[in-house]
Amino acid sequence: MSTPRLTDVAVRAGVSMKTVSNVVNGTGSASEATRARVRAAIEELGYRPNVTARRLATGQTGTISVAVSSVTVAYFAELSNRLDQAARKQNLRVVIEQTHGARTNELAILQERERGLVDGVIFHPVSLTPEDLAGQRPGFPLVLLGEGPAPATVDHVMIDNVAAATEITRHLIERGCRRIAFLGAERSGLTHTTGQRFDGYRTALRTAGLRPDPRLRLTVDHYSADNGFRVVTAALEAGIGFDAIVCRDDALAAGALHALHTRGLAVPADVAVAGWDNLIISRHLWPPLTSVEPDKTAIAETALRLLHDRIGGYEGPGRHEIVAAQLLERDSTDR
Amino acid sequence: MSTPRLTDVAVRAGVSMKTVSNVVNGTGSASEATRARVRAAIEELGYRPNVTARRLATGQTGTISVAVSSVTVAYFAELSNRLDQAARKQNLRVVIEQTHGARTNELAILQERERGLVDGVIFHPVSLTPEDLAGQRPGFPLVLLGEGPAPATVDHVMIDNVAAATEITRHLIERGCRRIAFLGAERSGLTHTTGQRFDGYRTALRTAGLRPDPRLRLTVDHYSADNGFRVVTAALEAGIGFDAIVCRDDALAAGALHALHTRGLAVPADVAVAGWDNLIISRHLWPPLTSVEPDKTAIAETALRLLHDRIGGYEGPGRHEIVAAQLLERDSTDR
DNA sequence: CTGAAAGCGCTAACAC
DNA sequence: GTGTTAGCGCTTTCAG
Repeated sequence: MSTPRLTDVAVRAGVSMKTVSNVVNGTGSASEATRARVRAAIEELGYRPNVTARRLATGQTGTISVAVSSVTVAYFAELSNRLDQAARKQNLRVVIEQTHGARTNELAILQERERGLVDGVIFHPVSLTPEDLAGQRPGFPLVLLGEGPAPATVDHVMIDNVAAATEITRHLIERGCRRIAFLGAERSGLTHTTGQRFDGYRTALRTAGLRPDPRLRLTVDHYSADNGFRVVTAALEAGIGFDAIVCRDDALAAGALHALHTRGLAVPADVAVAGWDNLIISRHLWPPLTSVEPDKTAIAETALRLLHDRIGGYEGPGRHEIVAAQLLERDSTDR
Repeated sequence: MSTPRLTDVAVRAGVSMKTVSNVVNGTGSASEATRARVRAAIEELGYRPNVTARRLATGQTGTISVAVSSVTVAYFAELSNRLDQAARKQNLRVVIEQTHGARTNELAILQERERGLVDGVIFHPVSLTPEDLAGQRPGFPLVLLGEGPAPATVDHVMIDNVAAATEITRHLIERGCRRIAFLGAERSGLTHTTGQRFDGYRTALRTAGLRPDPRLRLTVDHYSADNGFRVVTAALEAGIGFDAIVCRDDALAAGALHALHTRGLAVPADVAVAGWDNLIISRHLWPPLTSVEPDKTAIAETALRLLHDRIGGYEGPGRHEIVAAQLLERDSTDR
């Protein structure tokens, strides 16, 4: 027995396809008697609507996709989750896709190699270059997340990285730190996001009359706790002295804490540590981690609103929205 | 200008739809000359195939979905990621869906309210009861993950929880721990998974001639670091003494560590702590966390293999595969 | 190697 | 309130 279709239900219930369709979707109207008959037929046959066919007919999918590098990066997991929750309220279904940070995968999203899968996409690129994005004018509803370069044509949600980085660095300076390292510069040139955070860090140093020391710019390959651990361990072994670390994100910070503990250094007494993203785990690290918290709920809701407009047909120029970020002070910088 | 379709390309290239289809999909054959013409037409028109239509025509989607409670639960994020990577190798696309652990959402997956979205699903239920699953015979390719109750008709991948729990508890006993708490029993009755881990824990205690103390069974609402922190803090304040904690998972363990540090207790000297899942972060907690590591890659590959069979038409009885789990000893129990 | 035509399962006009 | 019919954009026999 092949799977039952709408027609089968219609025949069984002795009504037309249209009526069945109405009952299934709650559209149009039907007498309570026929409704019952139709529902009975559906039940008996085990009928399930075929979404693909519906999508083809309506051109709408009721689904959006969230594309991030990897859900194993806690920040993306948490952000995807907020997007999912916000979308659910609007009866939108969310599927999460991983790009693994690969430029080819990211380009594939931009070029929409395939059409019709989803109504729109919310995309946080990490490897795309300004050139990749320049002049892009996607033929489908798209909202970009993060501080990467966004063309004027595309909607974009970000936070004010420079301001937050300045604030977190000043916070450390106020607590008496003088040799403040920056952990998370990419070996292969700064990404946009990191660049902004680094700028804010330098600005705060300069404002306080401190001179940025290039040796305190700690370079990583990935934003992972593993890498943070290795890099900070290496820096300590190399005898580079510092009394604070501004970490590009909390995963790196977790590794940094581990490295400091392993070397027997006290946090924050010997070295204060601050991170970024305020991950769920961050308040349970030891000591609890001071972190910049981007308002993830606001990011999700803003992105969804922009996407909703696009899906609704808005074709105006790209809108760039800046969402709040807040410094959460915890023990790792309390000195 | 509406979006170009296959016909438009065909007209432009002066060939038939079939030929364009061949070129796009690499099927059939076409002379190099026509190929070039078709490709040029595609380029000029900006044509992108419509997956929905293709899906409807072929009945295949080339996509599977991975349904987990939430990607903010690090274990699920890491598992989903492995599944994604394993599937990619087979040219399968993976979308991740969240159920938020809600029974209605989980039931919806089982009942496949909608058809045609994906070729199959790999599903880790958390709220489904044995009754929900009993007698289920899904009309679509499905593989269940985790230690929940699986009907004999459905494929299932799990680890040997009892054995691993016994091992981890024995490990603590060998290190001199005598009052070993179990953190993670659910307030509303043990889930299957927790039940197995608790069984293993008790078995090890009994084997060693220790008597399980009900006061050492620490009850939680969620498997989160927050909850672990609160529950362990409360237990310490209540004066419940223990020299080790077996945690149902690493998230709870992270909270437990935080609680112990906050109360000024030394780990592992005063209290040893062990967890489950070996999350990416676990080795960077302080002290690095001893953890049971389910072989996530093996879980992913096994699940995918089973699903592949089902998609290929296998209709035999459910297969239940047990994947290895390994105890990773780290400093949190090194005493 | 290429073309014409019949679906895939559903929705949405438009009649009745 | 209910039925008929023409697509949605693609793949795929089956001829040519």
